[in-house]
Amino acid sequence: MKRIADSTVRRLSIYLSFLEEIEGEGVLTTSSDDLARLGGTTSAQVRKDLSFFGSFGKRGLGYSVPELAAAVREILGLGKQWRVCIIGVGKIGAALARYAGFADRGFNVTGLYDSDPAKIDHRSGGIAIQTTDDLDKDVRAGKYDIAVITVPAESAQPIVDRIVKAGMKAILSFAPTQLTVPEDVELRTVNMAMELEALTFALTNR
Amino acid sequence: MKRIADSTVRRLSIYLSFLEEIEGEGVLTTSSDDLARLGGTTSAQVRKDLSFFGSFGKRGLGYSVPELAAAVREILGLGKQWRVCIIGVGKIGAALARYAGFADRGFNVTGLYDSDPAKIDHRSGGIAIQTTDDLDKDVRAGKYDIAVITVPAESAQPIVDRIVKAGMKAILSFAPTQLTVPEDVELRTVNMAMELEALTFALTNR
DNA sequence: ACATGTGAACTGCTTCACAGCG
DNA sequence: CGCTGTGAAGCAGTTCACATGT
Repeated sequence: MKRIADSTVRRLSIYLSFLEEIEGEGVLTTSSDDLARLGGTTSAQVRKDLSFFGSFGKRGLGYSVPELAAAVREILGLGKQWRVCIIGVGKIGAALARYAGFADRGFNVTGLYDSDPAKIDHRSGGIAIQTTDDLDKDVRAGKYDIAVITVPAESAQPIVDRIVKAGMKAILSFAPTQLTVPEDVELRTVNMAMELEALTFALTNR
Repeated sequence: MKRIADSTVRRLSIYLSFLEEIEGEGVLTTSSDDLARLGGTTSAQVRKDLSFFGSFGKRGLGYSVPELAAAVREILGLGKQWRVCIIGVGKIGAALARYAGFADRGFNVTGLYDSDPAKIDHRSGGIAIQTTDDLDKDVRAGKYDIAVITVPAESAQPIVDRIVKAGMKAILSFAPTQLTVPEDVELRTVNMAMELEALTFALTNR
């Protein structure tokens, strides 16, 4: 398959949330213009994004909302359930564990890990917290599709190295540090300092 | 000033965290090659990024770590203290309020707001929680440089409209919804669903 | 000799504009 | 006729390669 730009994937997520919203309202058809207005893009961009994956509309008419929503869900890989573990049950990890919006999209948090012995066997959002000693074994057993890392900056790279070695292929990190993984591992990082700095840069340079 | 790409700003943040790390270790000089290795980019990219803002190195020698760190801090607007308010003191909002890494970079959380009367006057991370009724007045008084939005999806756009009307110019949103602001307002959105979907897309299409 | 700074070449994303089809 | 789907054109960001300064 042709390589798809990251920006295209991000926009597909935006289109999908709009489609699900109007699908809930019972709207039956929509157009690239509607999708563009919301997503802050252009109708040509919407059509180009979709064109990488097929032809989903009817010329002169637009798109069937349920059909397009189903197609985009499929494209994004949301047709199945994904098993997620959260490593590091501090404030952010605990907040994520309890976040319901997760499950709605097929992301099931089925494991929590922490290195602090005081937290082990406690529950967070209905799931028992295990020691990180169990992590390698569980990852090696293929228990998870995605790992979410919410440990302190200095622990992040060692943990990532461990789970990558155990076979983990997709990681979402909230640790405020630059991580490196082999190129067959998919890594995304959410770094709040970076987002705030993008704001202060914009505020300063005007 | 020439328009700077978002990707350049993100990389500057990465360079800075590396520079601060080695500055702490007492390293005195570095090179575009060193900076590239960590940031997962190329030395030409590093030099190009910096060249938009000036000439910071010495040919044949490299860069002075303290000088370059100071320069990048200045470029990113980190030379001053920024006053930040957090709107929505749920799990994520509370976690952010307590996050120390904030203050280290000059971001001072000086206001917390929530619409839930049960939370008002309670404290989180040492700061009293105020009603969102006070928000417009406080924003209009210029109390904050940046607003962080951690309210539920359905409340996000109304809150953003209110603070924008009151004069807020920089917003970081964690609400899982697409927001719209006038173009003189700087908005960044961290959307976890979008990050996870980028992972499942990658896992599915290989 | 070595590493920076930068115009020029290149790559790839976005926008345009129109042919195609309901 | 209206809106999609898509080559072609345009533009922005990245990479190359070398002149420049120490």
